[in-house]
Amino acid sequence: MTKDPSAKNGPTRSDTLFVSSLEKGFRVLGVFRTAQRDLGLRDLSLTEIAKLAELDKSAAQRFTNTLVELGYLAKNPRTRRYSPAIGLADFYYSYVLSNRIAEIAMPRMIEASKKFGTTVNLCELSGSDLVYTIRIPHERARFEATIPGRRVPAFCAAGGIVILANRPTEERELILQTSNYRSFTDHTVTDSKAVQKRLETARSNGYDIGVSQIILHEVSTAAPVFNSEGRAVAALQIPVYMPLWDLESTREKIVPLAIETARAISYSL
Amino acid sequence: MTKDPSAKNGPTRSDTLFVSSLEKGFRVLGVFRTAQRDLGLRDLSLTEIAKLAELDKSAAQRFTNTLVELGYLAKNPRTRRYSPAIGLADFYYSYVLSNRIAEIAMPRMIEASKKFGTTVNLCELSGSDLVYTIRIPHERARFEATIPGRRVPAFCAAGGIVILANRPTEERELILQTSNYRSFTDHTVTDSKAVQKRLETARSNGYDIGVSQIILHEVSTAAPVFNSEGRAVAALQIPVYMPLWDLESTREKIVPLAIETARAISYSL
DNA sequence: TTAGAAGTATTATTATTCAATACAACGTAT
DNA sequence: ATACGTTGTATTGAATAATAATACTTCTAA
Repeated sequence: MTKDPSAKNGPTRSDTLFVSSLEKGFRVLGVFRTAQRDLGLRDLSLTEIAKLAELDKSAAQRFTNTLVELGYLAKNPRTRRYSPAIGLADFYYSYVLSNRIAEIAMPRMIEASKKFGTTVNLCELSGSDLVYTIRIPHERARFEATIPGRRVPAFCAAGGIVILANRPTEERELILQTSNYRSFTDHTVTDSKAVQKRLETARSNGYDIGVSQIILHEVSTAAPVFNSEGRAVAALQIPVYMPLWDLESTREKIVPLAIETARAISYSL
Repeated sequence: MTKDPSAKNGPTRSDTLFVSSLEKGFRVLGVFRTAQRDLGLRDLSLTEIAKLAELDKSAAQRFTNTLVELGYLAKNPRTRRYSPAIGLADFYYSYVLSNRIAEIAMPRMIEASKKFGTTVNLCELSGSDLVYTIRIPHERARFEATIPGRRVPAFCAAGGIVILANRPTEERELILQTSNYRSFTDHTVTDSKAVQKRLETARSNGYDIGVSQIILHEVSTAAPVFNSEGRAVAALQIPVYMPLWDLESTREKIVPLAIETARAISYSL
């Protein structure tokens, strides 16, 4: 029974090896990210969760209950609304602690941040997103932009550009095809050809600079980090802000710092 | 059927509202933290996961498969070993973004870190643990000690002391009773009476200093953050290191900085 | 005061998880 | 090289645990 004739080949999620309850639970957690980004909500009611996670009321009830018991969601007993809880921080800790690149990068990033008193970030690719793994914040920026775990589309972030530029063509094209070329500011480069051009320049230069691509007046510099097999596994990214910094001063001071730091990390991998 | 006569009162985990598959999934993720701390392992084999999570091979197989599909675990196809994956960072991001204290604290922490070029951390209580929520790292320290999400026992961390000291007696005692008074260095204060003394001093002083309590040669200063109802909800903590800093210079410079910053945050809550 | 919506509790039903087991791949010792 | 033990993968019938319907309660706002 339960043979799904539509399952043709490759591992599907209707396998007996796929625990769909687990997925639903994670879907409930995931809903908070969407709600924060699109609706600006810090907490959600049961019905809101049900709607956003595409679960019926009963299911939402079961999963929120479970997540609260486990300490991953907090429930305000007065408002009956749910919000992410501190238990969730455990997983980020596990991830970073198991990450050799992060371990090697951390002290070098701290040093680098002191040179000009700038923020320094380590980024990794996840699907078509760029994820900020480690952050050494030095600047008041919009709150979201200072939190580790932040995701932005790789195609328009300097960190994404330098990683993609140094990945095999096939892999790069696959990622670009699944990208959603949305723009954040009036300056975001979303034209496919222009992105290609930017990628080429980044590859030959060994770095990328993006101006106001995601945040207005931000000048974002990134250089690729390679592992011992020569694969671009991460990016070292340094954001500075106009008018304190301009393209010229960034080229002169930040670019060498980013490249050098990225190289030092690569060397130790 | 399935009436559990042992379930007397209060919500139990044998409820129909508790999805135990979800718990098992999280148990698998949780195992990595233990493995890292106790065994120093970055990745785990299927059998290791099964053993540590107290699941049979089949269950471990199902849950690891699911977690890999969802992007929360990575599987090295050569070694067949599992490690935490970047997807896990999403949850930390959600948590911090929904956290008003963190939002208000961030810019003030950045400013504070620049004053003497020190690390500045924001801590919250979770059970009997202190969790580092936000970190502005400025010092080379042991890698674990620089990652957000790190947990240490509250009873011996300066941040834990100032939070507990300002919580209602009953709540504090309950937490202390469930604490595991283990020591990290030869200097860790584990004696129950001495901890009480430390708590009293911290309450009347409005801050706490711990020397070599968790890390040798670390001088840890913390001040409590209060919400608008006067509840101690977090701690602002600043670690410095001997011999560059000593107790005297810490008292003179770091203590006022910690207190002032904590107060500024409290004021805006 | 009342209506309607949102949240909570309780069921029978069955789909989904489960654990046993067979099979395959690895690697290590002989 | 070969065989054996160990570890990982695939398959399956059985039954448990997740499900969704619904009744009940609490809240909110007209």
